[in-house]
Amino acid sequence: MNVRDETRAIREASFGWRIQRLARRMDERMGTELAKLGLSLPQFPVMMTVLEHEGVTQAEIAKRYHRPAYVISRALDGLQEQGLVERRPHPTSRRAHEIHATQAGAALSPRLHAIVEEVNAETLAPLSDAEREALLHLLPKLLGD
Amino acid sequence: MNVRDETRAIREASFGWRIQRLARRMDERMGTELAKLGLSLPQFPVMMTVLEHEGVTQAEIAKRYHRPAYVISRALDGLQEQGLVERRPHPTSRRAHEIHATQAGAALSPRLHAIVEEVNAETLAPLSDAEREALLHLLPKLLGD
DNA sequence: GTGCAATAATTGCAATTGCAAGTTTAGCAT
DNA sequence: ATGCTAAACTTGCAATTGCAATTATTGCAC
Repeated sequence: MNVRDETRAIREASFGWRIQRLARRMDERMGTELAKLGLSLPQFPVMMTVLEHEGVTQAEIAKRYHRPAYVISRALDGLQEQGLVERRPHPTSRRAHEIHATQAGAALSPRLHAIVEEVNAETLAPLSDAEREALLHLLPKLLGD
Repeated sequence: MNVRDETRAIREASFGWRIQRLARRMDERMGTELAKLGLSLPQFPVMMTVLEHEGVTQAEIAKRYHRPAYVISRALDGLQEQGLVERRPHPTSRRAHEIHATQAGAALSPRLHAIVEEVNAETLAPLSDAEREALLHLLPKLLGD
């Protein structure tokens, strides 16, 4: 490996590490904001999905959220307990549930969006508009979506 | 909020989400590779730090790794049990430990570096050289380091 | 040099998580 | 229509984690 490649290797090596730090930092910020509303970190994406797609099935949430079914199950247990969502019988399948936000759940929507925007803005603050553009363009490419 | 800002808001909303997915994806890849060596995910950065900075103190590892002290404590318990590191008395402070890699631990070094390089290369594969450059430049700026 | 706040590290305990196994229902092949 | 595989969801249990309290030591203020 020549010097140029070696340098690149070292720089790239720290890539994973930085992604982890960034993810954790955002998680912590989100976590403290969500706690004020009585929500946990894993509950949050589930609640968002329900709000954005009224009547989704748990399996659909799991697929969008890229997490195993039991995570959804348990997140919903909590959300239901707090009266934010309900599991209604699915019209065509007796093993599936249609998940709906209750009125209280729907009322949470603006606050949740505000948190997301705030944390994202805060995190992206050190970048210029052009850099932000670039980053937001690169991420989906990395993930393949 | 005008249409342009709204669109931006939606794109930014997915920013945190995409970072989480990327982080988790890399964690999973790392996790399976490390498992083959008998290492856990939290043990890995600790082992790397010890290899790169022979004789560090646990508090120093915690600081570099940005994690609470008890995480280091427990990671070292495991690494020590596997005979990869030792806690030696600190020359000037009786409450601190100097952490050293054993011979077996040092022998692991090339394999660990190989894993890091592989996973990073794999993750960055969808990007062109220029895009990789750009991304590797943006991350430290975001994190402030 | 005495007392006191801070640092280094560990650990008990409760909460969270992940895995794998369980239940019920669907759909499909024959 | 019967049986068999797969899907949707749940749950018991063990492992991991995080918090807060504990021990031991240090350095500093007076």
